[in-house]
Amino acid sequence: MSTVGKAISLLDLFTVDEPELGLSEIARRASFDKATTRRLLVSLTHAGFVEQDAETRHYRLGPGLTRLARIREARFPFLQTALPFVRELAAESAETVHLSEAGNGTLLTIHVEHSARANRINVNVGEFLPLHSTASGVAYLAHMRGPALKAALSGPLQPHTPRTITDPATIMKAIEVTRKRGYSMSDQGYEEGVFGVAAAVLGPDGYAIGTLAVAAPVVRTSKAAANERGKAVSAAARRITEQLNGEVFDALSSRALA
Amino acid sequence: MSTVGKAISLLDLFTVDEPELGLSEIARRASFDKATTRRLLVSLTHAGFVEQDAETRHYRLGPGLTRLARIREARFPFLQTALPFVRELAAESAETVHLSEAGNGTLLTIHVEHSARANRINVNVGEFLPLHSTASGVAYLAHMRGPALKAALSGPLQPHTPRTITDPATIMKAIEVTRKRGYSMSDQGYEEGVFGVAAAVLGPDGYAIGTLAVAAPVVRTSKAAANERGKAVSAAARRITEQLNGEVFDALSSRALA
DNA sequence: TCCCGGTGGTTCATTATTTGAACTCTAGTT
DNA sequence: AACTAGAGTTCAAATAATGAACCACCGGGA
Repeated sequence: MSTVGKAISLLDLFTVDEPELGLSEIARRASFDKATTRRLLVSLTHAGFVEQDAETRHYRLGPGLTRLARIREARFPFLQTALPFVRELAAESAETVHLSEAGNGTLLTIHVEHSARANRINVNVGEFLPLHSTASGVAYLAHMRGPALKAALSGPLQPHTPRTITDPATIMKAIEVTRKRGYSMSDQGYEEGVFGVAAAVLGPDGYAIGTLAVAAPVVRTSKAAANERGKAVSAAARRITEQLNGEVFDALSSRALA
Repeated sequence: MSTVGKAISLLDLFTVDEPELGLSEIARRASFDKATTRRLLVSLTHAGFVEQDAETRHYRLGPGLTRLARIREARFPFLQTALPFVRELAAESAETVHLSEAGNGTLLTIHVEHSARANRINVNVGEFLPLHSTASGVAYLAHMRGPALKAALSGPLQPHTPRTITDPATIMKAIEVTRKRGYSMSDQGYEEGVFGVAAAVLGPDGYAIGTLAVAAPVVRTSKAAANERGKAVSAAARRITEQLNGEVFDALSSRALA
């Protein structure tokens, strides 16, 4: 592993649940020497990617990340554009809504609006989503470049629950349905008791740049409810896509799939 | 320079104005060898910090940054909290408003709302602000830890315009005024023709975690207008501080300065 | 009181990684 | 067809990263 990779891997140790860590703790979790870890942290601190609490001496993610993220957002204002729609969808569905962004053939969650209900689905910002077993993943696959789609379905597909679909042909069918219907579904494919519906947000080339999803407990998900949520999530994704690109969703979509 | 530092310095080449760059271009600007540059870029790509356009082969900042920035924001929801106030302030002042975040003794701009006027001040997201010659900088200094303040004023202070204040004692006076009045001013200290007013946003320990500023052309800045903007910016910064910490501004402030 | 185990942080000979000149290969231009 | 400039690759040489052992400090516990 390159030194750069090691340094960056340290950043992945910080999560929403554990946003601050001490030097020894970081070294232990990363399995690097303490001296090495410290040198890497110093480099990262210099760049503003981590900062050190003046009192506790613990490290946490720094503002340099916010800065670079904003520069990216200036070109791809995905989050900014999508936020109002995410909130609206969360309000009207009263379920957990999350927004994920595509990059390097992966899907990662960049925003979550949690349902106010007691029995709700919790999703963490910063989580990577598997493509074959989540509603978001299937929605993404449905609007992916051909070769990338092939690659994604070629490896062995890991089952996460007894209900996870691991057969590529079955997934291709789900993809077809998703393309026609405008939204995907996942009945406990990733986690037991969780029913997800999702739709893709497209970029200027007509391929997916991210996904919008509603996750609800199965007990609150009748067939009718699922379809209603699907329509809502699809409508929101279309509006985000159109606001982002100034072009209608269907025109973009057919351009890519042609 | 450490390899990690080199890799990260590549990220700084991407700006709002030039968000996508080719390999040779990056190597040239960073003064690294092309092979070195590429290896670093590959490492960064792996982490999602940059991504490569499939067609042009150009590189740009990647979604991994958004992801980490969101994890940080989950702990320090500075941007999220401040945004509505920034927008409101921009609307009522009709001038350019920018929000900067403090880290490692520097101040960097993480959000800008530009004035709709033809004659307006342009500020770029991702810019670092000098502490002694900008309104934001002085507001920050006014609510900084003692030793850090000393350090910031000890080095030689670079003049950016003929009006830049470079005498530490004079800056200390401005700091005193800022603390009393609640906002700082900079009359063309950083750029000719730009008049800035700013106020600090405080963290839970009472020290500044960022600043909020209004930048306007001097031609639209009478003494009265400056004071009015100052009051507005100060009020907004107070409200952001209070929403962020659930405590009144003055209590926080006096805790730190005691 | 003095250990003990736990921090964070530092040093420097050893080791492994990074470096860059030179090299393809491809695409666009004259 | 010859030329230019770009992306990407290779491998011996040079350089930077590594980690065992080190210090200083803190907060119990006997």
